Amino acid sequence: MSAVKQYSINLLAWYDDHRREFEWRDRGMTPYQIWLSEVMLQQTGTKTVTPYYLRFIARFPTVAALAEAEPGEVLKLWAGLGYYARGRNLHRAAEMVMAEFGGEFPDQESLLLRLPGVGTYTAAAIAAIAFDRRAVVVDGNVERILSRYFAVEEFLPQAKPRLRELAEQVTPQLRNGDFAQASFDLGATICRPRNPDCGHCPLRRDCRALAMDAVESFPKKGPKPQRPQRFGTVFWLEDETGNLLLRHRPPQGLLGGMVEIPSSEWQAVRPNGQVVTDEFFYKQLEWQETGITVSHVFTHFALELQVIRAFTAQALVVEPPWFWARREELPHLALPSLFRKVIKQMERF
DNA sequence: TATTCGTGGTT
DNA sequence: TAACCAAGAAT
Repeated sequence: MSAVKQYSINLLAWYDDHRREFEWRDRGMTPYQIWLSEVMLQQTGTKTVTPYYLRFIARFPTVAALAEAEPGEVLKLWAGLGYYARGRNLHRAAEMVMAEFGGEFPDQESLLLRLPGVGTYTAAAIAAIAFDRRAVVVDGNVERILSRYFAVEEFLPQAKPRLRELAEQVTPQLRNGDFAQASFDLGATICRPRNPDCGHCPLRRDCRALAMDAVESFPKKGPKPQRPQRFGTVFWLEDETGNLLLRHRPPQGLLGGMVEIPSSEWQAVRPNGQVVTDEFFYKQLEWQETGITVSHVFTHFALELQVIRAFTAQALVVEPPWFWARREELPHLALPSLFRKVIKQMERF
């Protein structure tokens, strides 16, 4: 038997005994639930996703319920999960399912791909897992497993076309959802990026990287670009009752559509004194140093924010996108983790 | 094709 | 502990 044919046979047999349990797995999951979980799981760990998934299903049990929600409420529930374009696209996709697909998710990859936030991987995963359609599901796990199994010398991401070819060859005609999820489980528990557990791997007999005793050297990758450091100043403005001045961010770009504590621009150089943005009334206030610094790491840059504080009269009226928020409602706003860190530090202050 | 887009877990 | 990484998509 060839290594290609043995692949799915051995992997599925292993899966029958070693499959993991998740809230979005089995129990007659609807396509809506599979879609929601797949979007949440994009570049996000299962442990992180689980509580978010449960909250979403409780609040929006169906795609119809999600489509009827306010986009802002979706972002509130998404706050802290990251990659907020996913949250924005989630609501648009729900509306599209209602308007263009009669409230039912399509079972073809080509149609699933029309949904915002559903790309090549996610369309294939939904087709396979929700509808048991044969689909070539290639995620980071599959790329890592295949690059080892076939000892692919080409570097990522250039190797992607070759890895897709190999995935096409090893993907079986039956048990499509199981095969995809078996790959996830193997990649997470056995064929890990570091410290792979090759002794328990169902594919070890035909794994070329293992035969070379070089499993961890696959997949081949180039060096990562280093993260630039940026600096900014947060303007913590309270009124007499402790209400906090906040602002809605523009709908696109970094943290798009989320709520922020206003800050200066994020520059490449550390400010060498007090920075007060030229923002309408800001210059009129007496800003105090707090000595509080908040560090945060984004995907493509690191950020260090210093917090300065001022007080103003309760009667100060602001217009959108500015707004005042009571301290008790802060936990329920669409605040990204960066600004929750600021709040947590200031509460200790 | 190369960048831009978060965050928390893990080592 | 700094670095790596995760069930990638959009532009």
